[in-house]
Amino acid sequence: MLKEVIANKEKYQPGLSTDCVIFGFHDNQLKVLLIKTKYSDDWALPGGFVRVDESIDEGAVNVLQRRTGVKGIFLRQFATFGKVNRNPIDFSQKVINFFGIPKEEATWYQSRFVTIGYYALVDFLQAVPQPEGNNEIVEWIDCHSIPNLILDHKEIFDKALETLRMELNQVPVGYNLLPEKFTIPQLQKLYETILGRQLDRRNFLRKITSIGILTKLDEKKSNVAHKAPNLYSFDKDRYEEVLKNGLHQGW
Amino acid sequence: MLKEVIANKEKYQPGLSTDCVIFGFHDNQLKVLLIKTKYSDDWALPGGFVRVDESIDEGAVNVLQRRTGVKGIFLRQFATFGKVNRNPIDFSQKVINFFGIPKEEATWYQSRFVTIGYYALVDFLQAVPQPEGNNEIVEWIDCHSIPNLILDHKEIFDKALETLRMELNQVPVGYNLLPEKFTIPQLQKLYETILGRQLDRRNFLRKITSIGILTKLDEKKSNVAHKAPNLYSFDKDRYEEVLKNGLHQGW
DNA sequence: ATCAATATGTGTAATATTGAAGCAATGTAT
DNA sequence: ATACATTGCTTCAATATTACACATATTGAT
Repeated sequence: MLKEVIANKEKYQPGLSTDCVIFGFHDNQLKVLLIKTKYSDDWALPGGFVRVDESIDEGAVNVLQRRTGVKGIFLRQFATFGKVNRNPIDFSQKVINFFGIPKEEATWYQSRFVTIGYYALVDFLQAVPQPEGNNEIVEWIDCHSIPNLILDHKEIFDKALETLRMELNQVPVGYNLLPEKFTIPQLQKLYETILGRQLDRRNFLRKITSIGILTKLDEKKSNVAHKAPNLYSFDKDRYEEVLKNGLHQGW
Repeated sequence: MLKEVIANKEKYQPGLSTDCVIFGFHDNQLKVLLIKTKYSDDWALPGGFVRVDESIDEGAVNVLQRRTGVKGIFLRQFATFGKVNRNPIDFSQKVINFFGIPKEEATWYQSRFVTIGYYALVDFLQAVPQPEGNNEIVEWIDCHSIPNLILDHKEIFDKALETLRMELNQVPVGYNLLPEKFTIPQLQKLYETILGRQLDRRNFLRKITSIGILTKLDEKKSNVAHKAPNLYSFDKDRYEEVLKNGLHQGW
């Protein structure tokens, strides 16, 4: 893939890339889609380059579709990373060597790169990790046990999570990360993992239902231990309406 | 200036620029620093290009120092803009013609540019607009009467203001936009103009003082009409401490 | 000198929201 | 049957928010 990009480098914006932090939620864990690099023991965020004939947002959407196969995904730009030495020469050299890219072609890739960070919220069950090319490993990994990442990808991931935390009340987190039918405890766990702290069950229920975006279904979750929890779905119209002003406020 | 950049184009990151939305507060108005372009009737945000040997943040800091002469400024990246046609060819052609840049040199500037938006909060009285080069016009302009801006600069400005509004409780707005000594009504006006709505005097006072970041000075503002308001200053240590968790919260 | 007009400074009652905790209901495991 | 874990709902006190009224200081007009 890198080889093709370099072969067509005049079609790409020089020194610019996008990296996506793709969040999913499963087994009561917040997960992120990571790629095992072939050229090192480290993992990487799925990323790509920006064609000169596409907007940076489109570039990120393409990465996302290639990686998860899901369309109409919730995607948000959160920061741009541009330290001077964020892609050191010895790193790109390793990549260049691994992919057997001729020296005279390598300059484009070895110059200084700035990357635009996007985060995405996807339904874990709808999104199936798409290995690109032969035997690439793409995996959902728990946000609490992130392996070593290449370059400044850890910093990018951290910033994404921090941003998600900040925007929690402005973003349809529940709607995008949960399946269509879900339970209140599930929704609570989602909020808890994003916030990184426990919430009181009883107060959470009151607060979340009072917003008026939940529709209680006449159905209980089956095949679960203990008391079967009720299933809910989102009232999407109402959700979007409420989000405009934020779920909660200050001032 | 553009001429010099183009002459040394190999020292600059291709297709990348920074634009700064510099906020100040004066006469109970939120103001922004704008530059009258020489090549059109439109105004522009102060911006610059990023050298390959400096980080994008450093690039923005440099723009700021050149434009306001103030150091140690509060600066924050808020978004990156990269629509395909954000710098149309006919626009750059006009600029190229105006500055008399030879055709063969112009290609660098005429390619597709992505720009990183930063916003800054500066003390209006400390910051003196610095015209760059001969007879350039740099002015503080009320945020409510923005003139026509070049390219997508209006969109950038709007996004900056929206971000400032969102981050109002995470950012030392008062500390950076007001002079060292200020009055409560002044502080309230600042909040009101940023939020775009009126606040109740009495409730504002209670809320802002309860945070515990204000020091009431034994001094009243002089030379004012009507009853002389008390002067306050910020307890900077306390302010920074409180900001870590935000002035207010949700969840 | 008086008075109207304007802006500042302070208090209080009604209402809404939040945090902490109790208890019954439902299903599992033994 | 019983102990246990989990869910769903409610109460109550503490806290926060909203709405509102009056006293004070200063200017400018008369």
